[in-house]
Amino acid sequence: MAHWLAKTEPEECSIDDFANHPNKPVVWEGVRNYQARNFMRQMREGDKVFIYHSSCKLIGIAGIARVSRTAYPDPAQFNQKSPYFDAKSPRDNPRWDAVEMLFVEKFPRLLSLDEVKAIPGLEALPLVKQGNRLSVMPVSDAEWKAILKVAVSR
DNA sequence: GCCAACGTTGGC
DNA sequence: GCCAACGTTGGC
Repeated sequence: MAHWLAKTEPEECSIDDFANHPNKPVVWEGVRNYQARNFMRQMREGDKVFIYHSSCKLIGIAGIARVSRTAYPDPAQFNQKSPYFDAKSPRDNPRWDAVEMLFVEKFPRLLSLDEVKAIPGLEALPLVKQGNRLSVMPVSDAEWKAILKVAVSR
């Protein structure tokens, strides 16, 4: 079972949106970056995903979700009213994918980016590198364990 | 709101 | 295929 980290903007999709409706899948759409999309396509049902809040006041990892539906064409790319509309995406060969995820847990406290950066063994994780813009990234088993250990023991 | 880092676009 | 211009991301 692979592990991932997904960036979300909490104003749009926060850990509470998962937690408030634990049985309702959250459609994770709007990823418009090829490298991130390719990682999305590797996600399998049941894979666990760190939910990371970015571009907001409290930046960091807020909790965990799991993949409930693997990649399928992101409907938003064809919706002219959506901010994620992409006029150049061919109908017969859609560029962008969405996945669906379900709530797993919310951390007792958000694990801030500073706290994440202080965890040893994450040097290879794109998240902690300067200028990183990747919105979906794989997390190795060792990285996952190291982060989780700190997240639940505070 | 600023701005450095980055990905994408498009002319050549 | 190069690379400058441009738009976006995301921490601060």
